[in-house]
Amino acid sequence: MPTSTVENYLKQILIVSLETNCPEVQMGKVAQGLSVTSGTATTMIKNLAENGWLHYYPRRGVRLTRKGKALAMNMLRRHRLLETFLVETLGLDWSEIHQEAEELEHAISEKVLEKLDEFLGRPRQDPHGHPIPTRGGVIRRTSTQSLLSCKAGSKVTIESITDQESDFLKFARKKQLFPGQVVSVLTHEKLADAITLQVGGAAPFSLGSRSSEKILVQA
Amino acid sequence: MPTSTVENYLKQILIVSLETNCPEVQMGKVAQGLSVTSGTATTMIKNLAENGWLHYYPRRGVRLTRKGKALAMNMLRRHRLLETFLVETLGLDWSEIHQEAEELEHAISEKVLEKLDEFLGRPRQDPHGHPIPTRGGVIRRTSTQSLLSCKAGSKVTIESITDQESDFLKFARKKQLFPGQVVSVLTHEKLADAITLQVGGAAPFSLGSRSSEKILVQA
DNA sequence: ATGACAACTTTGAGTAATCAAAGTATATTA
DNA sequence: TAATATACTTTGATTACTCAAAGTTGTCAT
Repeated sequence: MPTSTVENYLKQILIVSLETNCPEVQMGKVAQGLSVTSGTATTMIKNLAENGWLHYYPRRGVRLTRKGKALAMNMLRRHRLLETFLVETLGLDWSEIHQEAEELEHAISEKVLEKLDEFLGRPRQDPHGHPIPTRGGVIRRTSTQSLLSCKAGSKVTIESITDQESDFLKFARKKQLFPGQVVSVLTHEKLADAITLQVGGAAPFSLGSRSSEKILVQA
Repeated sequence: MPTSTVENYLKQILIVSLETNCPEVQMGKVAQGLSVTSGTATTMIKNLAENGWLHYYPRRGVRLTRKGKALAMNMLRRHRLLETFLVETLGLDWSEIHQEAEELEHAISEKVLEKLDEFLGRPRQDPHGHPIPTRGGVIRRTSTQSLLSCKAGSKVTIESITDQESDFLKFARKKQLFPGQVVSVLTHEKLADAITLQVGGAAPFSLGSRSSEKILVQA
Protein backbone atom coordinates (compact mmCIF):
# COMPACT_ATOMS: atom_id res chain seq x y z
CA MET A 1 0.00 0.00 0.00
CA PRO A 2 1.53 3.31 -1.01
CA THR A 3 1.43 6.04 1.65
CA SER A 4 -0.40 9.27 0.89
CA THR A 5 2.98 10.95 0.49
CA VAL A 6 3.85 8.53 -2.29
CA GLU A 7 0.48 9.23 -3.88
CA ASN A 8 1.12 12.96 -3.73
CA TYR A 9 4.55 12.76 -5.31
CA LEU A 10 3.31 10.62 -8.18
CA LYS A 11 0.26 12.78 -8.80
CA GLN A 12 2.38 15.91 -8.84
CA ILE A 13 4.78 14.39 -11.38
CA LEU A 14 1.86 13.37 -13.59
CA ILE A 15 0.31 16.83 -13.42
CA VAL A 16 3.56 18.52 -14.45
CA SER A 17 4.15 16.05 -17.26
CA LEU A 18 0.60 16.60 -18.57
CA GLU A 19 1.04 20.37 -18.33
CA THR A 20 4.36 20.41 -20.11
CA ASN A 21 3.46 17.63 -22.52
CA CYS A 22 6.69 15.90 -21.61
CA PRO A 23 7.04 12.68 -19.60
CA GLU A 24 10.29 13.74 -17.98
CA VAL A 25 9.95 16.08 -15.02
CA GLN A 26 12.68 18.05 -13.24
CA MET A 27 13.37 17.65 -9.55
CA GLY A 28 12.73 21.32 -8.92
CA LYS A 29 9.18 21.09 -10.25
CA VAL A 30 8.48 18.19 -7.94
CA ALA A 31 9.86 19.90 -4.86
CA GLN A 32 8.13 23.18 -5.66
CA GLY A 33 4.77 21.60 -6.43
CA LEU A 34 4.79 19.70 -3.15
CA SER A 35 6.24 22.55 -1.09
CA VAL A 36 9.18 20.55 0.20
CA THR A 37 12.90 21.36 0.04
CA SER A 38 14.80 19.96 -2.91
CA GLY A 39 16.80 17.69 -0.58
CA THR A 40 13.61 16.12 0.67
CA ALA A 41 12.42 15.55 -2.87
CA THR A 42 15.70 13.90 -3.88
CA THR A 43 15.57 11.51 -0.94
CA MET A 44 11.96 10.64 -1.58
CA ILE A 45 12.41 10.22 -5.32
CA LYS A 46 15.27 7.77 -4.83
CA ASN A 47 12.97 5.80 -2.60
CA LEU A 48 10.16 5.87 -5.17
CA ALA A 49 12.58 4.69 -7.86
CA GLU A 50 13.66 1.77 -5.68
CA ASN A 51 10.05 0.75 -5.37
CA GLY A 52 9.40 0.84 -9.08
CA TRP A 53 7.13 3.89 -9.22
CA LEU A 54 9.40 5.87 -11.49
CA HIS A 55 12.77 6.11 -13.24
CA TYR A 56 15.27 8.46 -11.71
CA TYR A 57 17.90 10.11 -13.90
CA PRO A 58 20.12 11.99 -11.42
CA ARG A 59 20.48 15.70 -12.09
CA ARG A 60 18.21 15.29 -15.06
CA GLY A 61 14.72 14.40 -13.85
CA VAL A 62 12.21 11.61 -13.30
CA ARG A 63 9.73 9.71 -15.42
CA LEU A 64 6.84 7.62 -14.13
CA THR A 65 6.85 3.88 -14.82
CA ARG A 66 3.68 2.25 -16.09
CA LYS A 67 2.84 1.30 -12.50
CA GLY A 68 3.54 4.82 -11.27
CA LYS A 69 1.48 6.41 -13.99
CA ALA A 70 -1.44 4.11 -13.26
CA LEU A 71 -1.47 5.14 -9.60
CA ALA A 72 -1.04 8.81 -10.46
CA MET A 73 -3.94 8.67 -12.92
CA ASN A 74 -6.06 7.02 -10.29
CA MET A 75 -5.26 9.85 -7.87
CA LEU A 76 -6.24 12.41 -10.48
CA ARG A 77 -9.50 10.51 -10.99
CA ARG A 78 -10.16 10.52 -7.26
CA HIS A 79 -9.37 14.16 -6.93
CA ARG A 80 -11.56 15.29 -9.79
CA LEU A 81 -14.50 13.06 -8.92
CA LEU A 82 -14.38 14.35 -5.37
CA GLU A 83 -14.27 17.95 -6.55
CA THR A 84 -17.30 17.25 -8.71
CA PHE A 85 -19.13 15.71 -5.77
CA LEU A 86 -18.32 18.61 -3.48
CA VAL A 87 -19.72 21.14 -5.95
CA GLU A 88 -22.58 19.20 -7.54
CA THR A 89 -23.93 17.35 -4.55
CA LEU A 90 -22.92 19.30 -1.49
CA GLY A 91 -23.00 22.74 -3.10
CA LEU A 92 -19.59 24.00 -2.10
CA ASP A 93 -18.07 26.83 -4.06
CA TRP A 94 -15.55 25.81 -6.73
CA SER A 95 -13.00 28.14 -5.18
CA GLU A 96 -12.79 26.11 -1.98
CA ILE A 97 -12.88 22.52 -3.11
CA HIS A 98 -9.28 21.87 -4.12
CA GLN A 99 -7.85 21.55 -0.63
CA GLU A 100 -10.80 19.49 0.54
CA ALA A 101 -10.38 16.98 -2.28
CA GLU A 102 -6.65 16.94 -1.64
CA GLU A 103 -7.30 15.34 1.75
CA LEU A 104 -10.20 13.10 0.84
CA GLU A 105 -8.52 11.56 -2.20
CA HIS A 106 -6.20 9.54 0.04
CA ALA A 107 -8.97 8.27 2.29
CA ILE A 108 -11.58 7.12 -0.20
CA SER A 109 -11.57 3.46 -1.22
CA GLU A 110 -11.89 2.12 -4.73
CA LYS A 111 -15.32 0.76 -3.88
CA VAL A 112 -16.66 4.06 -2.57
CA LEU A 113 -15.12 5.86 -5.53
CA GLU A 114 -16.99 3.56 -7.91
CA LYS A 115 -20.28 4.22 -6.12
CA LEU A 116 -19.60 7.92 -6.15
CA ASP A 117 -18.88 7.90 -9.88
CA GLU A 118 -22.15 6.09 -10.46
CA PHE A 119 -24.06 8.43 -8.16
CA LEU A 120 -22.69 11.45 -10.03
CA GLY A 121 -23.69 9.94 -13.38
CA ARG A 122 -20.12 9.24 -14.53
CA PRO A 123 -19.09 12.84 -15.17
CA ARG A 124 -16.43 13.45 -17.83
CA GLN A 125 -14.99 16.61 -16.30
CA ASP A 126 -14.67 18.35 -12.97
CA PRO A 127 -16.02 21.81 -12.06
CA HIS A 128 -12.88 23.48 -13.39
CA GLY A 129 -13.31 21.80 -16.76
CA HIS A 130 -10.50 19.27 -16.30
CA PRO A 131 -11.09 15.85 -17.81
CA ILE A 132 -11.64 12.99 -15.34
CA PRO A 133 -9.54 9.91 -16.13
CA THR A 134 -11.53 6.70 -16.64
CA ARG A 135 -11.19 3.76 -14.29
CA GLY A 136 -8.69 2.35 -16.79
CA GLY A 137 -6.50 5.44 -16.52
CA VAL A 138 -7.36 7.03 -19.85
CA ILE A 139 -7.67 10.79 -19.97
CA ARG A 140 -9.13 13.07 -22.64
CA ARG A 141 -6.63 15.34 -24.34
CA THR A 142 -6.94 18.96 -23.31
CA SER A 143 -6.77 22.11 -25.37
CA THR A 144 -3.37 23.54 -26.18
CA GLN A 145 -4.77 27.03 -26.62
CA SER A 146 -5.18 29.53 -23.83
CA LEU A 147 -6.81 32.95 -23.96
CA LEU A 148 -3.29 34.30 -24.35
CA SER A 149 -2.98 32.68 -27.75
CA CYS A 150 -6.22 34.21 -29.10
CA LYS A 151 -6.26 36.95 -31.72
CA ALA A 152 -8.26 40.15 -31.31
CA GLY A 153 -11.73 39.69 -32.75
CA SER A 154 -11.90 35.94 -32.09
CA LYS A 155 -14.72 34.27 -30.22
CA VAL A 156 -13.87 31.18 -28.14
CA THR A 157 -15.38 28.79 -25.61
CA ILE A 158 -13.71 28.28 -22.25
CA GLU A 159 -12.61 24.68 -21.70
CA SER A 160 -10.97 24.89 -18.29
CA ILE A 161 -9.36 27.07 -15.64
CA THR A 162 -5.96 25.65 -14.80
CA ASP A 163 -5.43 27.26 -11.43
CA GLN A 164 -6.58 26.07 -8.02
CA GLU A 165 -6.00 29.33 -6.20
CA SER A 166 -9.14 30.24 -4.34
CA ASP A 167 -8.78 33.97 -4.98
CA PHE A 168 -8.29 33.62 -8.70
CA LEU A 169 -11.27 31.29 -8.96
CA LYS A 170 -13.49 33.72 -7.08
CA PHE A 171 -12.44 36.47 -9.44
CA ALA A 172 -13.00 34.24 -12.48
CA ARG A 173 -16.51 33.37 -11.40
CA LYS A 174 -17.36 37.01 -10.78
CA LYS A 175 -16.24 37.78 -14.33
CA GLN A 176 -18.22 34.79 -15.63
CA LEU A 177 -15.08 32.98 -16.69
CA PHE A 178 -15.92 29.31 -16.27
CA PRO A 179 -16.09 26.20 -18.48
CA GLY A 180 -18.59 26.46 -21.32
CA GLN A 181 -18.74 30.26 -21.38
CA VAL A 182 -18.29 31.99 -24.72
CA VAL A 183 -15.80 34.85 -24.69
CA SER A 184 -15.07 37.56 -27.24
CA VAL A 185 -11.50 38.76 -27.43
CA LEU A 186 -11.80 42.48 -28.18
CA THR A 187 -8.14 43.47 -28.15
CA HIS A 188 -4.84 41.72 -27.71
CA GLU A 189 -1.88 44.01 -27.20
CA LYS A 190 1.29 41.94 -27.15
CA LEU A 191 3.44 44.86 -25.98
CA ALA A 192 1.04 45.96 -23.28
CA ASP A 193 0.93 42.36 -22.08
CA ALA A 194 -2.87 42.49 -21.91
CA ILE A 195 -6.05 41.34 -23.61
CA THR A 196 -9.54 42.77 -23.38
CA LEU A 197 -12.53 40.45 -23.13
CA GLN A 198 -16.26 40.52 -23.16
CA VAL A 199 -18.43 37.76 -21.72
CA GLY A 200 -22.15 37.80 -22.52
CA GLY A 201 -23.58 41.29 -22.25
CA ALA A 202 -21.33 42.35 -19.37
CA ALA A 203 -18.85 45.22 -19.52
CA PRO A 204 -15.52 44.44 -21.18
CA PHE A 205 -12.46 44.03 -18.95
CA SER A 206 -8.75 43.33 -19.24
CA LEU A 207 -6.58 40.40 -18.30
CA GLY A 208 -2.79 40.23 -18.10
CA SER A 209 -0.76 37.43 -19.65
CA ARG A 210 -0.25 35.55 -16.37
CA SER A 211 -4.00 35.25 -15.95
CA SER A 212 -4.93 34.66 -19.59
CA GLU A 213 -2.54 31.73 -19.69
CA LYS A 214 -4.56 29.99 -17.02
CA ILE A 215 -7.69 29.88 -19.14
CA LEU A 216 -7.74 27.14 -21.77
CA VAL A 217 -10.12 27.64 -24.69
CA GLN A 218 -11.49 26.02 -27.82
CA ALA A 219 -11.86 28.02 -31.03
CA MET B 1 -3.88 20.37 14.60
CA PRO B 2 -4.17 16.91 16.13
CA THR B 3 -2.85 14.06 13.98
CA SER B 4 -5.23 11.29 12.98
CA THR B 5 -3.49 9.06 15.52
CA VAL B 6 -4.45 11.48 18.27
CA GLU B 7 -8.01 11.52 16.95
CA ASN B 8 -8.13 7.74 16.99
CA TYR B 9 -6.89 7.44 20.56
CA LEU B 10 -9.38 9.97 21.85
CA LYS B 11 -12.30 8.46 19.97
CA GLN B 12 -11.45 5.01 21.25
CA ILE B 13 -11.35 6.26 24.84
CA LEU B 14 -14.71 7.97 24.41
CA ILE B 15 -16.28 4.85 22.93
CA VAL B 16 -15.12 2.68 25.81
CA SER B 17 -16.25 5.21 28.39
CA LEU B 18 -19.69 5.40 26.77
CA GLU B 19 -19.92 1.62 26.62
CA THR B 20 -18.93 1.11 30.23
CA ASN B 21 -20.74 4.18 31.47
CA CYS B 22 -17.57 5.21 33.26
CA PRO B 23 -15.35 8.15 32.35
CA GLU B 24 -12.16 6.39 33.42
CA VAL B 25 -10.72 3.93 30.94
CA GLN B 26 -7.96 1.37 31.46
CA MET B 27 -4.79 1.33 29.41
CA GLY B 28 -5.47 -2.18 28.21
CA LYS B 29 -8.78 -1.19 26.64
CA VAL B 30 -7.09 1.59 24.77
CA ALA B 31 -4.27 -0.59 23.45
CA GLN B 32 -6.63 -3.40 22.51
CA GLY B 33 -9.16 -1.16 20.80
CA LEU B 34 -6.47 0.43 18.69
CA SER B 35 -4.55 -2.79 18.04
CA VAL B 36 -1.27 -1.47 19.37
CA THR B 37 0.99 -2.94 22.07
CA SER B 38 0.44 -1.70 25.59
CA GLY B 39 3.87 -0.03 25.56
CA THR B 40 2.89 2.00 22.54
CA ALA B 41 -0.34 3.05 24.22
CA THR B 42 1.47 4.14 27.39
CA THR B 43 3.93 6.27 25.42
CA MET B 44 1.19 7.84 23.37
CA ILE B 45 -1.09 8.47 26.34
CA LYS B 46 1.66 10.30 28.21
CA ASN B 47 2.03 12.49 25.17
CA LEU B 48 -1.71 13.13 24.98
CA ALA B 49 -1.76 14.05 28.67
CA GLU B 50 1.06 16.55 28.13
CA ASN B 51 -0.99 18.18 25.43
CA GLY B 52 -4.09 18.50 27.56
CA TRP B 53 -6.29 15.95 25.83
CA LEU B 54 -6.71 13.76 28.88
CA HIS B 55 -5.72 13.05 32.47
CA TYR B 56 -3.36 10.15 32.98
CA TYR B 57 -3.44 8.23 36.25
CA PRO B 58 -0.49 5.79 35.97
CA ARG B 59 -1.42 2.13 36.40
CA ARG B 60 -5.02 3.18 36.88
CA GLY B 61 -6.35 4.61 33.63
CA VAL B 62 -7.15 7.75 31.69
CA ARG B 63 -9.98 10.26 31.56
CA LEU B 64 -10.66 12.73 28.76
CA THR B 65 -10.46 16.44 29.54
CA ARG B 66 -13.22 18.70 28.31
CA LYS B 67 -11.07 19.52 25.27
CA GLY B 68 -10.36 15.84 24.64
CA LYS B 69 -13.99 14.88 24.95
CA ALA B 70 -15.03 17.61 22.54
CA LEU B 71 -12.65 16.34 19.90
CA ALA B 72 -13.63 12.72 20.50
CA MET B 73 -17.33 13.58 20.19
CA ASN B 74 -16.61 15.37 16.97
CA MET B 75 -14.87 12.28 15.63
CA LEU B 76 -17.87 10.15 16.56
CA ARG B 77 -20.09 12.62 14.76
CA ARG B 78 -17.90 12.46 11.68
CA HIS B 79 -17.80 8.71 11.73
CA ARG B 80 -21.51 8.23 12.11
CA LEU B 81 -22.52 10.87 9.58
CA LEU B 82 -20.14 9.32 7.08
CA GLU B 83 -21.57 5.86 7.73
CA THR B 84 -25.03 7.24 7.14
CA PHE B 85 -23.93 8.86 3.90
CA LEU B 86 -22.27 5.69 2.65
CA VAL B 87 -25.44 3.66 3.21
CA GLU B 88 -28.17 6.20 2.45
CA THR B 89 -26.65 8.02 -0.47
CA LEU B 90 -24.13 5.69 -2.05
CA GLY B 91 -25.94 2.47 -1.25
CA LEU B 92 -23.13 0.53 0.38
CA ASP B 93 -23.97 -2.37 2.64
CA TRP B 94 -23.95 -1.61 6.36
CA SER B 95 -21.53 -4.46 6.91
CA GLU B 96 -18.76 -2.76 4.95
CA ILE B 97 -18.98 0.88 5.93
CA HIS B 98 -17.13 0.94 9.22
CA GLN B 99 -13.62 0.73 7.81
CA GLU B 100 -14.45 3.21 5.06
CA ALA B 101 -15.70 5.80 7.54
CA GLU B 102 -12.69 5.12 9.73
CA GLU B 103 -10.44 6.54 7.00
CA LEU B 104 -12.67 9.33 5.77
CA GLU B 105 -13.40 10.78 9.21
CA HIS B 106 -9.86 12.15 9.42
CA ALA B 107 -9.93 13.73 5.99
CA ILE B 108 -13.27 15.53 5.98
CA SER B 109 -13.32 19.18 6.96
CA GLU B 110 -15.79 20.82 9.31
CA LYS B 111 -17.28 22.70 6.40
CA VAL B 112 -17.89 19.60 4.28
CA LEU B 113 -19.25 17.78 7.30
CA GLU B 114 -21.78 20.55 7.84
CA LYS B 115 -22.89 20.37 4.20
CA LEU B 116 -23.13 16.61 4.42
CA ASP B 117 -25.26 16.80 7.56
CA GLU B 118 -27.57 19.21 5.79
CA PHE B 119 -27.67 17.06 2.65
CA LEU B 120 -28.62 14.00 4.71
CA GLY B 121 -31.39 15.91 6.48
CA ARG B 122 -29.64 16.05 9.86
CA PRO B 123 -30.03 12.39 10.77
CA ARG B 124 -30.21 11.49 14.47
CA GLN B 125 -28.71 8.03 14.16
CA ASP B 126 -26.44 6.01 11.93
CA PRO B 127 -27.33 2.79 10.08
CA HIS B 128 -26.43 0.69 13.13
CA GLY B 129 -28.81 2.66 15.32
CA HIS B 130 -26.11 4.63 17.14
CA PRO B 131 -26.97 8.20 18.03
CA ILE B 132 -25.09 10.91 16.13
CA PRO B 133 -23.66 13.63 18.40
CA THR B 134 -24.78 17.18 17.59
CA ARG B 135 -22.36 19.81 16.41
CA GLY B 136 -22.18 20.95 20.02
CA GLY B 137 -21.05 17.49 21.14
CA VAL B 138 -24.29 16.34 22.75
CA ILE B 139 -25.25 12.71 22.35
CA ARG B 140 -28.56 10.94 23.05
CA ARG B 141 -28.42 8.40 25.84
CA THR B 142 -28.54 4.83 24.63
CA SER B 143 -30.43 1.86 25.98
CA THR B 144 -28.89 -0.07 28.85
CA GLN B 145 -30.77 -3.22 27.93
CA SER B 146 -29.52 -5.79 25.49
CA LEU B 147 -31.30 -8.87 24.21
CA LEU B 148 -29.39 -10.77 26.88
CA SER B 149 -31.31 -8.98 29.60
CA CYS B 150 -34.72 -9.84 28.15
CA LYS B 151 -37.06 -12.33 29.77
CA ALA B 152 -38.69 -15.15 27.85
CA GLY B 153 -42.03 -14.01 26.47
CA SER B 154 -41.03 -10.35 26.14
CA LYS B 155 -41.37 -8.35 22.95
CA VAL B 156 -38.82 -5.62 22.30
CA THR B 157 -37.66 -3.19 19.62
CA ILE B 158 -34.06 -3.21 18.45
CA GLU B 159 -32.30 0.08 19.07
CA SER B 160 -28.82 -0.65 17.82
CA ILE B 161 -26.22 -3.27 16.92
CA THR B 162 -23.03 -2.53 18.83
CA ASP B 163 -20.58 -4.45 16.71
CA GLN B 164 -18.75 -3.34 13.59
CA GLU B 165 -17.64 -6.79 12.48
CA SER B 166 -18.64 -7.26 8.88
CA ASP B 167 -19.48 -10.94 9.32
CA PHE B 168 -21.71 -10.40 12.30
CA LEU B 169 -23.54 -7.57 10.57
CA LYS B 170 -24.15 -9.71 7.49
CA PHE B 171 -25.58 -12.41 9.71
CA ALA B 172 -27.72 -9.92 11.61
CA ARG B 173 -29.22 -8.54 8.44
CA LYS B 174 -30.01 -12.01 7.17
CA LYS B 175 -31.88 -12.70 10.41
CA GLN B 176 -33.63 -9.31 10.13
CA LEU B 177 -31.90 -8.00 13.21
CA PHE B 178 -31.54 -4.28 12.60
CA PRO B 179 -32.68 -1.03 14.25
CA GLY B 180 -36.44 -0.66 14.49
CA GLN B 181 -37.24 -4.36 14.16
CA VAL B 182 -39.59 -5.91 16.71
CA VAL B 183 -38.34 -9.13 18.24
CA SER B 184 -40.10 -11.74 20.37
CA VAL B 185 -37.98 -13.52 22.93
CA LEU B 186 -39.34 -17.07 22.99
CA THR B 187 -36.97 -18.68 25.47
CA HIS B 188 -34.09 -17.55 27.62
CA GLU B 189 -32.08 -20.35 29.19
CA LYS B 190 -29.50 -18.83 31.49
CA LEU B 191 -27.71 -22.14 31.98
CA ALA B 192 -27.64 -23.01 28.30
CA ASP B 193 -26.25 -19.53 27.64
CA ALA B 194 -28.77 -19.04 24.84
CA ILE B 195 -31.97 -17.26 23.90
CA THR B 196 -34.47 -18.09 21.17
CA LEU B 197 -35.95 -15.32 19.06
CA GLN B 198 -38.56 -14.75 16.44
CA VAL B 199 -38.56 -11.76 14.10
CA GLY B 200 -41.69 -11.10 12.05
CA GLY B 201 -43.09 -14.31 10.60
CA ALA B 202 -39.68 -15.93 10.06
CA ALA B 203 -38.59 -19.15 11.71
CA PRO B 204 -37.32 -18.84 15.28
CA PHE B 205 -33.58 -19.15 15.89
CA SER B 206 -31.11 -19.07 18.76
CA LEU B 207 -28.43 -16.63 19.82
CA GLY B 208 -25.65 -17.12 22.37
CA SER B 209 -24.89 -14.59 25.08
CA ARG B 210 -21.89 -13.09 23.26
CA SER B 211 -24.14 -12.18 20.36
CA SER B 212 -27.24 -11.19 22.30
CA GLU B 213 -25.16 -8.72 24.27
CA LYS B 214 -24.36 -6.86 21.07
CA ILE B 215 -27.99 -6.06 20.37
CA LEU B 216 -29.41 -3.18 22.39
CA VAL B 217 -33.20 -3.03 22.75
CA GLN B 218 -36.06 -0.98 24.10
CA ALA B 219 -38.91 -2.65 25.97
C1' DA C 1 2.08 -12.02 54.78
C1' DT C 2 4.03 -13.91 50.58
C1' DG C 3 4.23 -15.48 46.13
C1' DA C 4 2.32 -15.49 41.64
C1' DC C 5 0.12 -13.28 38.01
C1' DA C 6 -1.86 -9.81 35.31
C1' DA C 7 -1.51 -5.22 33.96
C1' DC C 8 1.21 -1.71 33.19
C1' DT C 9 5.76 1.06 32.16
C1' DT C 10 10.38 1.54 30.46
C1' DT C 11 14.01 0.94 27.22
C1' DG C 12 16.21 0.53 22.91
C1' DA C 13 15.57 0.32 18.22
C1' DG C 14 13.23 0.99 13.61
C1' DT C 15 10.40 3.46 9.78
C1' DA C 16 8.69 7.29 7.06
C1' DA C 17 8.98 11.80 6.27
C1' DT C 18 10.88 16.18 6.91
C1' DC C 19 14.51 20.36 7.15
C1' DA C 20 18.88 23.15 7.11
C1' DA C 21 23.12 23.47 5.54
C1' DA C 22 27.11 21.87 3.22
C1' DG C 23 28.79 19.81 -0.95
C1' DT C 24 28.86 18.80 -6.10
C1' DA C 25 27.62 18.97 -11.11
C1' DT C 26 26.15 21.37 -15.07
C1' DA C 27 25.17 25.33 -17.72
C1' DT C 28 25.86 30.22 -18.75
C1' DT C 29 28.33 34.14 -19.24
C1' DA C 30 32.19 36.85 -19.42
C1' DT D 1 38.58 28.81 -20.85
C1' DA D 2 37.58 30.14 -16.33
C1' DA D 3 34.23 32.17 -13.08
C1' DT D 4 29.88 32.11 -11.50
C1' DA D 5 25.20 30.86 -10.87
C1' DT D 6 21.73 27.39 -10.76
C1' DA D 7 20.09 23.05 -9.92
C1' DC D 8 20.70 19.16 -7.65
C1' DT D 9 22.55 15.72 -3.91
C1' DT D 10 24.38 14.48 0.51
C1' DT D 11 24.63 14.63 5.42
C1' DG D 12 23.08 14.87 10.04
C1' DA D 13 19.34 15.86 12.88
C1' DT D 14 14.26 15.88 14.22
C1' DT D 15 9.32 14.42 14.75
C1' DA D 16 5.69 11.19 15.30
C1' DC D 17 4.74 7.14 15.56
C1' DT D 18 5.56 1.90 16.19
C1' DC D 19 7.30 -2.85 18.34
C1' DA D 20 9.66 -6.42 21.27
C1' DA D 21 11.34 -7.44 25.32
C1' DA D 22 12.75 -6.44 29.90
C1' DG D 23 11.39 -4.37 34.19
C1' DT D 24 7.93 -2.84 37.75
C1' DT D 25 3.67 -2.59 40.58
C1' DG D 26 -0.67 -3.74 42.51
C1' DT D 27 -3.95 -7.34 43.61
C1' DC D 28 -5.62 -11.65 45.07
C1' DA D 29 -5.43 -16.32 46.83
C1' DT D 30 -3.42 -19.16 49.85
